[in-house]
Amino acid sequence: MDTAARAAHAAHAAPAAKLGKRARNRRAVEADILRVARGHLATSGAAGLSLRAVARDLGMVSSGVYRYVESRDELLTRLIVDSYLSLADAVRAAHDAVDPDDLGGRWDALGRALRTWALEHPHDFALIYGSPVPDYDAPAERTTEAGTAVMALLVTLLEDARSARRVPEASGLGIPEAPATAALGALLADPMFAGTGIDPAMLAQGVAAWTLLLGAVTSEVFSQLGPLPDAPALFETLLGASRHLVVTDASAN
Amino acid sequence: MDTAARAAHAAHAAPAAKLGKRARNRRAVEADILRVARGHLATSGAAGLSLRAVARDLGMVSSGVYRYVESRDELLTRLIVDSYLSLADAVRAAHDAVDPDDLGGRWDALGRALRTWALEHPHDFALIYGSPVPDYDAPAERTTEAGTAVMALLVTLLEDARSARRVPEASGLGIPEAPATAALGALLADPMFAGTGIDPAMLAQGVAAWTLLLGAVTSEVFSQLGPLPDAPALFETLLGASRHLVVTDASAN
DNA sequence: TGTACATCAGTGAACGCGCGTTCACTGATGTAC
DNA sequence: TGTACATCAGTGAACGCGCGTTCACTGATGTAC
Repeated sequence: MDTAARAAHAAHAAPAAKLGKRARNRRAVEADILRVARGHLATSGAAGLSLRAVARDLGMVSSGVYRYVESRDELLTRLIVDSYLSLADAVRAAHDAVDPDDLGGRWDALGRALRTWALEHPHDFALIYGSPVPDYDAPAERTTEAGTAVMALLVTLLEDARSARRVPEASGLGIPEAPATAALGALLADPMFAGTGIDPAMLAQGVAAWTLLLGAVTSEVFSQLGPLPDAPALFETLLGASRHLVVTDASAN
Repeated sequence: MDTAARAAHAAHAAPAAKLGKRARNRRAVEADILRVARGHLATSGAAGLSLRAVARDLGMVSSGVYRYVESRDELLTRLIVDSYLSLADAVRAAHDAVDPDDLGGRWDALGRALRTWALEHPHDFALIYGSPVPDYDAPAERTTEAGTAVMALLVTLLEDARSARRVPEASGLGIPEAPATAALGALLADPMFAGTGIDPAMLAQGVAAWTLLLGAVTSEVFSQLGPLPDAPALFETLLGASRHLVVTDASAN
């Protein structure tokens, strides 16, 4: 995290007391800018995010926001990082509230939290999982860390399922070993997997499950299937199918 | 289809001969506008699509394009309809080239064609399967028909698998019957399913397979998983997992 | 086949608007002594 | 604790730019007789 990101994050966490007027005000304004910008995201989309409009909403002159934000793109980056953190917080909280031995329950909690967050923050969701914003390249050094938090959670769950011998056989799921190894073998060198016994096929199952889950949420948030009679029930169905790819039923335990 | 859409479509299909200069020119300019607009989509995104920029690229004065296009939004609608048609053509062609009895092969052809088309036309793909364009509502009467073409193909494949008794058991896939019926039962009244024997669980399997497939393509086109060592191999893996949800292996035949 | 009139394509100017970013400035808050 | 100086927040004007859309117009193409 660079200074700005750390400050923004600290603004949520650290107690605001014991700070001078200036520092307190700065944090408040920083938070206001993000809040208002997030609101604009909802109505104008990322491409239409405008510093002038944000300033206007804050009753500030447009040049004023440059005391807080380097440029329009930097504001976008902050919104992205913030969205990743907010999503990861929501998902982690839901996941951690479940009995660690209830592997299926952990998957379900994670999936439901993802869906709930996405439906509550559709534009933040679009920002991180929708079409890339034209003329904008997210600086990897600022977004990657926040972006991998959810992935780390998935790896933990997968490893726990493995050591409990609850990961279903890949071959029974239509996942042949050869392409899985070609596709993902190299990825297992990532420090994220250090100390785990995850093999390429298992990782492929995890990726498939995550892809199905994310696809289900994307499809609902962007209404890709048109109007549905019962979207929550459809999600539960797809959630079950995705869970089935990584964790065997408890009865088989 | 309204007049404009029919004309645009006819421009591809009907022979251009036997037309007056005026009509020929109009078709050519119409096609030029769509072509150039598509190019702008690639660099500026849907939100940044500008009639003035399109006109400029065509060496025309900005007001000139209003002879061909009602408004910026209408141009967007045409691009969307065109994208759906182009995708459906590509997918149908690939699907129809496979032996009808090779159900797994048909699914794979369909999936691979979707992926290829998406990678070749990432911005058209984003237009129809990415974040919704802010301040723009696609008029259903113009986009729905084009948008359901791929779905119709999936329904045919699913029905063929059913009558060949090659649809796997839903319960073995983590798809319980109750939520599937709640979620999708009502949908089966759609004329699309008339004359088929598809039941809610099968439809749920089809939706799950499609969601996984589309999720895999979206994730690759938008690089949601970061850089991958071998994206085609990963796709093949996910394709296999998705196929497994709707068609049993040929050996089980 | 030739002419008179109607239709259409494309022009150029104008409308009112919003944008990102820079810059020199004033007045308030903080800090060192 | 009080004063002098340094830092910072926010202002207002300006820069050069692009946008969608309307309108009256000219000149070319098409059509009816």
